[in-house]
Amino acid sequence: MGAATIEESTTHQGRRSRRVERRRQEIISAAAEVFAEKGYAATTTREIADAADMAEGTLYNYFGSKHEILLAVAREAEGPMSQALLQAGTLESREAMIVLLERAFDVSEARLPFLRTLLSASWNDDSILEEYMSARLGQVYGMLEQFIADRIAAGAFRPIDPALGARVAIGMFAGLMLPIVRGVEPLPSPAERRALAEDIVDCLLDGIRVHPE
Amino acid sequence: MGAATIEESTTHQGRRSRRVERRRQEIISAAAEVFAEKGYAATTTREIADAADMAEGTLYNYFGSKHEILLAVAREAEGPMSQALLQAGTLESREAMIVLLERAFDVSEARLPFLRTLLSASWNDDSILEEYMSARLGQVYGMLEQFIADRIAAGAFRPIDPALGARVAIGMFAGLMLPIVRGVEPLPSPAERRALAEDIVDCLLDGIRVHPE
Amino acid sequence: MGAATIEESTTHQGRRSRRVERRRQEIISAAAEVFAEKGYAATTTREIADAADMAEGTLYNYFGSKHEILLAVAREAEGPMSQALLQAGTLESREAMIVLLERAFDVSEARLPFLRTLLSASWNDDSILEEYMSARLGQVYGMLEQFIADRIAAGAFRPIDPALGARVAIGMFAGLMLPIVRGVEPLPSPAERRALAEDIVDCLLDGIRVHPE
Amino acid sequence: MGAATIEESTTHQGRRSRRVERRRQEIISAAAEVFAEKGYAATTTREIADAADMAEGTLYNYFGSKHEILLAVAREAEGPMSQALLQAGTLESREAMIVLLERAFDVSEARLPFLRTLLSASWNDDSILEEYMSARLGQVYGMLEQFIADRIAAGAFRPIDPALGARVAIGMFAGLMLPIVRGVEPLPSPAERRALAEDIVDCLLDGIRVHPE
DNA sequence: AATGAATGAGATTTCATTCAT
DNA sequence: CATGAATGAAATCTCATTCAT
Repeated sequence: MGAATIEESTTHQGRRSRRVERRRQEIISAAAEVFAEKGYAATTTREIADAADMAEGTLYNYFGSKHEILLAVAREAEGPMSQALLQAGTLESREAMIVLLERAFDVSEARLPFLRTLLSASWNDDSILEEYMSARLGQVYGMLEQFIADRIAAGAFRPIDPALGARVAIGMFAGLMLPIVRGVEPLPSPAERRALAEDIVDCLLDGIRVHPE
Repeated sequence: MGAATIEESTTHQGRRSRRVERRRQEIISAAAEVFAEKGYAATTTREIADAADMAEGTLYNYFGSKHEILLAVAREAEGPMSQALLQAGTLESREAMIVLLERAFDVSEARLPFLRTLLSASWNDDSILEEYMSARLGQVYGMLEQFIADRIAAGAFRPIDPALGARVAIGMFAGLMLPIVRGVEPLPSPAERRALAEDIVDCLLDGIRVHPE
Repeated sequence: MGAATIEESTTHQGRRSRRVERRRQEIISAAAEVFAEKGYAATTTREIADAADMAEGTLYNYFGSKHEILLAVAREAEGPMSQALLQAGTLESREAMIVLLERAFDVSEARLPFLRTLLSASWNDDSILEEYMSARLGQVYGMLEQFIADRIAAGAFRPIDPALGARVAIGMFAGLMLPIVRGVEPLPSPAERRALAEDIVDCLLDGIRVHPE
Repeated sequence: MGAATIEESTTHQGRRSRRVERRRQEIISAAAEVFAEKGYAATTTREIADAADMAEGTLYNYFGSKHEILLAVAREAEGPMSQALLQAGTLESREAMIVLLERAFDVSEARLPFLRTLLSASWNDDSILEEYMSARLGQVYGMLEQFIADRIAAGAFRPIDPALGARVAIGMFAGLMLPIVRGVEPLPSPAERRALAEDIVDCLLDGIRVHPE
């Protein structure tokens, strides 16, 4: 994960492990595509191998089973998902929230098949849900709840249940992202993302009703 | 569905078709449970038969294939989903919106495995998505957009994009329902539903921020 | 088979056994049709029952198994096949041979599905071949051989191998009948049968070549 | 079919395709044996696999379905059947006809299970009948009819219906071959074939009757 | 390491037969 | 007797995994 030492990058062992890693990545990416398309259970190892442009047997030089490939895909999906949200740090200002949302779109872009696979797998498999979704989502919820509680204490937010507020906020984002990840809506272009993020944050903060002066 | 005529309810034919229908329902319910648990593709006909407490072959006296059973489950899931939302009729007042949400909880209660199955299947299968989800969801979106547009015209809502508003509203609801349908959160008790619905509607209408007077 | 006694035809037992016999015949005829169409192994009891316009279970009130139905069909097919040939008695004259052939066409007419089934079954099942085909065919061969041997002894036929002659004669007839039984050629109309029989017999007796005077 | 180029016979691809072809042949031969024995419908893929000495699943690496195996067997049976007859070219002389018959025996020898399977399948399956039997048989009939018509025109044959003559001729041959293909008669030894062919041709040409001087 | 044929356990589906009504 | 739903053994076919090359 960290920077490879000079040793690793030049010795025979280092070269080998890098080649292995590259091959694994090819498989993982190919698998993400087909898992996303048909779902894990309905995908055959043959299809994964075809997508990765290698023989079925080769898969087993890099992974112990079809299920291990799924876990690797889930692991890759997990990172981006929480990454953007957690990088956010504090959400003090409207601007910070908007930037956070923008970044969430950006980071999803290259990972759509991974996300789609992860969501699909999590929907049916408890251990994947817990290991690759709940943990990170829990962090996000915690952060949001904390933030909302703080703002309520500061008198900036209405005294709602912070847990409910977090749900609602995540829900708003999910309402936009799910059709995109599912593939029935296109990703907003980079240009549209800023405006979209602003609108959502405003909805969250101020609602859709005109406020009586 | 309608009142059976005396003929239907007493003749040989009538008795038979009712028995057949009852048996189909047993299979559909049992299948919904196991599909919800493991997903369609990972469920075996053996498991369906066990859950329905009958022999595997018996399934095929009532359905032509495993896939037909899935379609029947999807068909049953579809009804409730839209039913509550469409019964709503008009959403003029805050109260009407709250009642709508309450009813959505109520109606989902007995159908959780059906809904979970439908969502799972729609996530991977385009034809199910289109036939059993998009059609009804589209109606709901349309209704919401129309409503929001009307309220904007009336000066009651801020001039946001109605489509975005509908998305956000659905997203808020989804953010609450998905964990419930997935089975990681319990359904709110009937007593809690009213309060929950009020909170969500208030979030949607007024946001979470304190409004400057 | 023989004439029923007065007792049998009026008592309760007699009436019953006649009704049973009629029902068996219905099944046998229906089965012959579907066996002829698809072959025994590829025919389901469901199809037999449908063709006989009764429920599957009813079949088993009259026959112990699907295979027993086949045997009954074979038994019915056997009769006609040899009947005509054996009725012939002596074949002394050209005219007698022609009449024999004509009668063979006649007798096959109502029994085509039975014959087709019997041939099909005999082609794959040794015990049916032996029990329902070979026995009768053997008689026919024997009769023909005897006849040919006699005629050779009488100086009327060339001194060919009688067994070969019998084969050739049967083959000529089979060459005409097989496409008819298979259903790719129509039965000759009663009017055509006489002429056809004459031509075949002439071919058999005199060949197709012009005889040098 | 043609000579393999050096490339084909030595490259990786060439070796592979030859191995695949050899394996397909093993399956086809094994299947022909069991199909011939029990008929297509009554034969299980298990039996085919056992006969070919491989696992059931392996069959499906080479054929898409049991039915495809049948078609391959039929295709192999078709060739020999017509091959001999069509090679004949002209049938001008008695000698030519005799040679043709001899060759028909020869060519059937190694293909008995294929022929038995083809006849069995054609008896029940219209599409096989048409594709693998009627086409070739039609050629043979056409050839024979033409030949007979020519000879009649030349004054060598009696003025019979050429179509009938062809039928009779084929029938004579079928009368001998069917019991052999069915397996109830042994193939005549090569030594016997010449004599047998002569006898049949003489029967066909001159009949069995002594001709009045 | 890469291959892809072979495997066999297991999935879906069919169907002859039984049996309660 | 007639019915046809229920059964479960068995058939066809699939596919994750192994292994010889």
